[in-house]
Amino acid sequence: MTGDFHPKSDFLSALIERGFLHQCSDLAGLDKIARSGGLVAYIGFDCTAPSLHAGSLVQIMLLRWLQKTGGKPVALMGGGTTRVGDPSGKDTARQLLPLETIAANKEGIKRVFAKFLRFGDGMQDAIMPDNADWLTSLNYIDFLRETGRHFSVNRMLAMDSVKLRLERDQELSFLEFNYMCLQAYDFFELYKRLGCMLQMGGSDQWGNIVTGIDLGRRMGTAQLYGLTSPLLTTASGAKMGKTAQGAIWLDEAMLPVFEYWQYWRNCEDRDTGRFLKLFTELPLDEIKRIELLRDAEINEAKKILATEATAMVHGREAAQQAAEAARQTFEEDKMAENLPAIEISASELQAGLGVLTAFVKAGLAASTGEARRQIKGGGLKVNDRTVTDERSAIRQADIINGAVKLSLGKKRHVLVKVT
RNA sequence: GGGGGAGUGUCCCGAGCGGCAAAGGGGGCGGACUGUAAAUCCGCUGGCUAAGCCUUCGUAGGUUCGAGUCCUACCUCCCCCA
Repeated sequence: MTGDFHPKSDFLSALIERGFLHQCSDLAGLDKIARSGGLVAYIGFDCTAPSLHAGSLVQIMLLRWLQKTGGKPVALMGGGTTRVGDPSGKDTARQLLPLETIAANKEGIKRVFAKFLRFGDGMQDAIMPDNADWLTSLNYIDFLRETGRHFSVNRMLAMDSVKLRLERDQELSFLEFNYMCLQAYDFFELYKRLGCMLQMGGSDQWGNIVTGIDLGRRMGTAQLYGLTSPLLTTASGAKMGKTAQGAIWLDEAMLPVFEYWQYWRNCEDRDTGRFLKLFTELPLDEIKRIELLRDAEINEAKKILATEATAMVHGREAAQQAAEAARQTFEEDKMAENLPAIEISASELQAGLGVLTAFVKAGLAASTGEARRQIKGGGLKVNDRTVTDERSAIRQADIINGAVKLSLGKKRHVLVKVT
């Protein structure tokens, strides 16, 4: 889509070179504004989960690049719109969340952003408004008269988010149908309040973004712009940021740093270069050099990816500890200190801790039944020795430096520390 | 409002003459091979104090020695007519 366009602004150059750009309403026009400095742009985040996960990382990085290249990022919290629920890309309506949950989720999301953006009152400092501030006080009739008259139902029916639902005979409630109107109104409001000229988002947001630009035109704003990032999947088609174990949370309390590091370390060969560009800030020429690594050597590239991506979220020190823990675990077969850990008391150990229970406690097996099956399949290890007898127990003799290492398969390891 | 159809293992899709912990597939997990990759092959894929016991087929009742399967009511969804 970028074709032969050669942007002059640092912002668009970075986005295009690194693979962040999917669609843009007007590249040349946006380039001009970005070049003149002080571009204010926003991305909306719904407060549907207690934190953000790797699936939102592209969006977060968009805002980060904006700030790095002289713009002002606006991370809009959807405290209001989350009460409605975005139908885009979904077959069925999401359950409505209680207001307290939305508020709590918002706090969790704030903590994530604090790591990626510099907040404050300065020109280029990021801010984080909440659309609940203006949406919840809207008066229905006034809103319809002032804003609603500008929305064409004909056109809204043609939008993918709506059309797909209708075509598949899936219920679309009036509540959800209104989502895009509210999102469009957000854009207008942010333009008024902050001079925000650009809304960004994932490619599934294109329709909603264009609706906002359109509303702006009818309500007398300056020309607004929209830009979307590609919807990321791994090379084999899986959604970014989710695994069977759960989401790849950007919050240490929800996903240990070691496992975050492992997520990137275990990406597919074909994804390595692409991910380095999107999820690290290494200079492009350096990435180009790393990308050339092939076969077993590509593992070095993945380690760099893992450490850089982890450093971005959890800090460099934690990232290096994770890298070191992985090195000791996988390359030296040693018991690394910084693996995820659980604690048990000495008396519990004394009382006798069966292997089955131990693996369940460590979260490596969902039930003793599963632990039993894994033992039959040869998948469980205690201190790197395969467990063969499901009736065996963890003994004092297994404790090395105050801990035992439990492993499920080759990759998942948990330390049980005796306190 | 009238007529017809469907809801199955808490990841999904889906078979299921009254003996069913319930076929098959996808996904996932483990093993082998590798490079902590991909592809491929093999195994596993309700719970538990485990030769036994307990809980599962939209919900609640009923028939039966025995119900996912038959009957009744209810809920939800879809299709056709109005």
